Amino acid sequence: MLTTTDARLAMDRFRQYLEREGLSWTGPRRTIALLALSARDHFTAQELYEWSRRRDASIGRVTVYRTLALLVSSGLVAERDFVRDRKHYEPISGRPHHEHMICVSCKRIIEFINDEIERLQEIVAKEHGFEIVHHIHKLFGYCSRCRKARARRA
Amino acid sequence: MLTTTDARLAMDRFRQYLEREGLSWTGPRRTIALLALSARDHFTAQELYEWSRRRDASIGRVTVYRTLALLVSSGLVAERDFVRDRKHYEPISGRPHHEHMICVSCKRIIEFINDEIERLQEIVAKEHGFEIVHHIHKLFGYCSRCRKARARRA
DNA sequence: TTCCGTGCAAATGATTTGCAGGACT
DNA sequence: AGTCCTGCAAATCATTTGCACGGAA
Repeated sequence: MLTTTDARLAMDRFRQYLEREGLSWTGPRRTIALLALSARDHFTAQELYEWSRRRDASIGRVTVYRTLALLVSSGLVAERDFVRDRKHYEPISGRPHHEHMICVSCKRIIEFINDEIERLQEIVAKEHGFEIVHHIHKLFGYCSRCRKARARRA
Repeated sequence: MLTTTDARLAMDRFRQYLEREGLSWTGPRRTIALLALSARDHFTAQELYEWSRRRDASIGRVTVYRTLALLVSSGLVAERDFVRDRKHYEPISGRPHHEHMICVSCKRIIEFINDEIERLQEIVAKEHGFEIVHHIHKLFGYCSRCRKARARRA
């Protein structure tokens, strides 16, 4: 989980990034970046838009998308393809490596990590003379809540 | 890889499925289903549409989408969320399960399978009350060939 | 005066839905 | 008559782009 301190540090880095790129540290960008960088979980552009609106009703959806693009370029936020119909984002700093389970029914995302799997995939790669740079391991299915709902219906 | 025999068997099963549902075994459906069920790899609706068009120029894009939905309902074709902007499909029967290593340098794709990883991910899912429907495990990095080329250059 | 930042409206692209003409029962 | 099938056009929905105004250097 991202602490306020982490978010503050990330904000500084974002400001520096904008400066390096000759871009401005504006009100809307500050609002949007703060919310994105202090998110404690994955979020969608729509969610970030709603949070930003609550702080400043004049902020447009497009500015959210554009600021999100800048946050991704700066390396402070990662763009993830969890589901087909919308992008997900997550702040990068301070978060340990993890994989994802995605509920195909309610779209809920559960994080997991298993050192043994990480170790085994390194071994498999080595057997093929393959050197891993990064990897994706996603499990799609039904979360406990939706699984119970389905069982009840059946 | 799907053999012609596999495709033929799957076609029979699809015809039976339609019959059970009180639906018809029409020309467009026959064309589209044959192409989908004999695909040797993942494909998109657009690709299936193009293949179908080559066989019968009168087939509409919508019919491809609708037939694909029937194929998925019948359980003969799986719908996959590999990327965000379009759905992927693959015939279910005949192909053994496998994962992919993708060489970021030469784009070569190496298939692999590791039963121990499969088993561990089931255990992890169970710990979270999660029921896996399908999963993606992709390793990105350098294949043996490109790794050697890089070592030589370094 | 020349960028940059912004919101609005319109474009995009894959997919879905409304609708009307045909076909088969 | 009453379904089902189909293609076309239009609707959808998240995201992107065109445009014009306003502001800062």
